[in-house]
Amino acid sequence: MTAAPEPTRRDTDHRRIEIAAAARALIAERGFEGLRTRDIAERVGINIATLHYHVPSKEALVELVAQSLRDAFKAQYLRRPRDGLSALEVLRLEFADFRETIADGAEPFIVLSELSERARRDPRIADIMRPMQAFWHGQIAEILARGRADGSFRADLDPAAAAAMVIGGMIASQRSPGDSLASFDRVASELERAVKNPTPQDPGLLP
Amino acid sequence: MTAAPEPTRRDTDHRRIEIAAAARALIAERGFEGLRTRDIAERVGINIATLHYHVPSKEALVELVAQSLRDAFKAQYLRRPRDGLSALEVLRLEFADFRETIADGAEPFIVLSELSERARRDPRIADIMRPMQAFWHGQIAEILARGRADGSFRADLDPAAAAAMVIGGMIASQRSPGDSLASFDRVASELERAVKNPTPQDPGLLP
DNA sequence: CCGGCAATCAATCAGTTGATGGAGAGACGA
DNA sequence: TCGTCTCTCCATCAACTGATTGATTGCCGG
Repeated sequence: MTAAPEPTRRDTDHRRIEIAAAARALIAERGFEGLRTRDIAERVGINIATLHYHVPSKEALVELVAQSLRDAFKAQYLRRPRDGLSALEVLRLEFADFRETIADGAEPFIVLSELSERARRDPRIADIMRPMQAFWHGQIAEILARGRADGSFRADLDPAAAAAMVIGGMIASQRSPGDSLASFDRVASELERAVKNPTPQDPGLLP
Repeated sequence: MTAAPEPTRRDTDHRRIEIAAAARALIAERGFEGLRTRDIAERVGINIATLHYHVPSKEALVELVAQSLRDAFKAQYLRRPRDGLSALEVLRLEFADFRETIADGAEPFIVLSELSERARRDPRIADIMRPMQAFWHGQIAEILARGRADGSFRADLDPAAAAAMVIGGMIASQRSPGDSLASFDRVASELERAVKNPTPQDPGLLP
């Protein structure tokens, strides 16, 4: 099938990436309960022993998946510059990021949910997921705090709590069936209205 | 735990309830990937064959768990009368319901998350979960629509989208570590401010 | 040409896991 | 008492599953 020959060269990293990709796809399809090392190997097109050569154990494999997902989200985040934008603009950028991710396919999002569940009882995974979640939450909270300070967002906003609300809302918009993009757009709009200052820039009118 | 000896009587239903409870506990502890029929049987104190006598297959077992969770949430919902309350009061009741559930322990909530993941690829479970999620979402949306109509909530509120925001926020408040009750309270307060009408139409109506 | 290394595979191991068949124990009605 | 029904367990199976072993292939530096 492959016109190109077998690049058996320095592709240790490449193999691990292939393995991680296959594992992510299988997790999205069947969840962790249906994840079999043999299936991953088959999808990559290698022997089970070869899989274990690159990734010593299933435990390590799950860690690899978590890391690959973290890297993917990090890359997505770095794709757009945020300098010199207002709080509202950055919030919208955050929405656009999320929208782009789910528009590309539900896989990253499903794997993220799956890993979040697993992190609950697997300290190793938790160690990888926690910084990622904390970073996301912190980013949103910072945006909200900045918008509150400049008067574009509500004055009684609790940045940390509102960040949970924003992230939770985005995720929840994907929980229900139907057009995921449309339902996300509705929720994103609602979230924007929920944090915006209803009486913008009116100094001296505090309750 | 029953002080009574061996009530080998008509306890088929009782056994199924015991099995469902044990399964739920194990799912909360180890997730679906770690759910073993033998472990369930052992926790109930019966033989594996006996387990299979009451619940023919693992598939049916998962369905049983989903149904038992649905019944639990339904019972929780029916515990508080909602008649004659304002939209805001009912919303607060909804928060109190959720708070009480997580205060009792995280198990129902974890199992709910776990089942939601599973529903994504298991139509049988989806059929059980969908009405439950739809009911919850519908309840919140109805409350929000009512509050919007009477002017206590924002006029530009999108009830369905805001319901996703409310539910997502409540769930997200449990995702982060730490004091789950305290973080829930913060998010619940934020959600309340997010939906409230900042400019009540009739000033001076407050008692 | 040779020893060493990276990568791969066929074959297999040892333990797990969902499921079943048949038998036993107790209760209950006839 | 006997037959029957419900519930239970012992013993066991077949398939799976993560992991290992020992050997093979091809490339590179010396």
